[in-house]
Amino acid sequence: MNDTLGNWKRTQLCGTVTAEQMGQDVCVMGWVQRRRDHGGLIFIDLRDREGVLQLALDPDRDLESHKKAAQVRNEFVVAVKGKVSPRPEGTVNPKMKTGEVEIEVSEIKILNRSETPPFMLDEFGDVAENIRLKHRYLDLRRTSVQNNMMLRHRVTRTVRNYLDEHGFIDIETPVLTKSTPEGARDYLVPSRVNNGQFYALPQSPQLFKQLLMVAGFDRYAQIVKCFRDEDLRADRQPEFTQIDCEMSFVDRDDIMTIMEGMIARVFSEGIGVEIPASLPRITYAEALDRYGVDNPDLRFELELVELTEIVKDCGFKVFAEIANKGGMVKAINVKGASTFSRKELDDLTAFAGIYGAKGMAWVKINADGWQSPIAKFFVPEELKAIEQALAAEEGDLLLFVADSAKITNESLGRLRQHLGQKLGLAKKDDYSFVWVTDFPLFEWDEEEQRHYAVHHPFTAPLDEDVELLATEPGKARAKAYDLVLNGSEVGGGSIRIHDQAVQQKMFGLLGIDEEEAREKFGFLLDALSFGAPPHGGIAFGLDRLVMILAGTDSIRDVIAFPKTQKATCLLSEAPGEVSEEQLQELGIRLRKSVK
RNA sequence: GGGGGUGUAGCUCAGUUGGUUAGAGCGCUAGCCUGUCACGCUAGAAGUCGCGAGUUCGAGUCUCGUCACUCCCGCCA
Repeated sequence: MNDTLGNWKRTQLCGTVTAEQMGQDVCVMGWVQRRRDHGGLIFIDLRDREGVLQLALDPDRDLESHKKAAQVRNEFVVAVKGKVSPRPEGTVNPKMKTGEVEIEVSEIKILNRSETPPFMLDEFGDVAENIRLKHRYLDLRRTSVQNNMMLRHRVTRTVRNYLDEHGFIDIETPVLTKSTPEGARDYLVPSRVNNGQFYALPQSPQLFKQLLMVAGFDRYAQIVKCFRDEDLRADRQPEFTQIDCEMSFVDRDDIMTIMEGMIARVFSEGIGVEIPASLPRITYAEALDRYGVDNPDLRFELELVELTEIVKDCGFKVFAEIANKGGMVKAINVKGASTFSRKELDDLTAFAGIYGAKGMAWVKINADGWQSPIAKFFVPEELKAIEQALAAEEGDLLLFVADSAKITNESLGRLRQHLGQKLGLAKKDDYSFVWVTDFPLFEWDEEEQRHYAVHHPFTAPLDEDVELLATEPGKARAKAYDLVLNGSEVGGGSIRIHDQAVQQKMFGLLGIDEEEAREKFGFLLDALSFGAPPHGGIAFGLDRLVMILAGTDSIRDVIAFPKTQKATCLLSEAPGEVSEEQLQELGIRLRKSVK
């Protein structure tokens, strides 16, 4: 039988006991992290969310409690009364926050027993993630995991405080809503009351927050769950959380400025890191030109250099042909990397191949000139021009990709980020932000022969590009902006279209005809016709942001109950089958192929 | 949909060229131990080698299939 709590009242959390309390009587409760039984003396490390505290049980002080302590095992739930005491000379443990003190226990209660846990809950061994997730309630007891969740709490608290201070109203938007074309696959929820019809879970509260602006709330914010039925990645979960904001009567600068303030507070209060009040900005075009990607990691240089003009007439056919046929030749100079082995170069080539590059040329700058399979194809003037463009010096390694602009940028850009990691240029406690602006409004889909919205269909074009909508929509730029932190997109938003006519035109360009637009977005179009204010907003990926703050590479580390890569929950075993009755009520019959 | 990695005791892993009864550390159980703190010492229990076929006299090991977890490409307005 377990002991009852009785009239015992906990005086404080284990990790908060300090040397200043020496001599005080306290009552603490928690989980047994470890018991060290010396036959005579027994030590118990008692753990709660604030830390670990050593209990000392001496048979000479109280035989009864000593006997009881001998029964205690790992993860038993225990309450003790005792005196905060100094540890004897030479037995202070500097590794523990409470290492100067211990509790001389006078009375102990076993409040609950525990099976032997399937894995140790200390911080010493690595445990496979699927086992941790299956017993997540135990994994969540571990100090490091608790720290991540408490960091997440501090971040959301700071965000709520900041947004409240700046006049944002927290309003909840529907979770059962309507499926929309474009964008990610929707999670669908069948309607019982309306047989054969489905709700969709929101990919984001986009339309509703715009309606709230039409409604005159001026500033809206919500920390909200969003759902996207797409394949998972280390930084992607099917349900994730956004810090979702929208503001009226503002332009891009207003939004970016106010959000810079929020991010600064989050870093300061979350992890005690001060970041600049104003963050750098580059355009999408510049990001692509210099870094090859629209989410550049600016912790290091290693910029891409375009060589298309220089190699146009060179003897290396691969380069020359691509340069003359509208392709792009670019290179990066990896300083001091001429020592890379053949295997390392092969690995880098394979890496570039992942992103579609059919090859990667390399040049080692040695004391006696170029060491490279392609050196023989270039005349001295070309060698010199290339060296100059890349500021190449002895000991450098030059890496080239020649392909379509898209593939050259993507593969070399990813290669740049890969090398930043490999060479230790990207340091974990270094935080480099950049706003990327002026994204193209549309992206052309070659297969379907139609435009897609790069951001979403409600994004406003730059004022000076509005005319392009009629002539060359592919060249129109958007009033959109992404916040990129260490190569990771942590937030993005735009100024929205607040004019019904422009919005209708936009749908037209996206191949959404009048009828479909009415059916899917009629309520938005209607709303825009009733005096919609100029407005815009932004959404931050809370999980990704906390991930970076926590210094982890997996989004699952900052979500209490995450899903696996196949979108299942190992703990609850969701998703699961449902009864025939449930299906019948919903008017759903499963296809035979679905087993 | 595609490519890579992993799967052996509760946990973390080793297991040679296919060959005797599949091992180690931690954990667990029991005993001893009064200043440990990832305590120590002694003894013990613990295995569907992910699952299913196949090759073979013989498979943890080789082949094929399959499942789970994971990283990546596609996908993610």
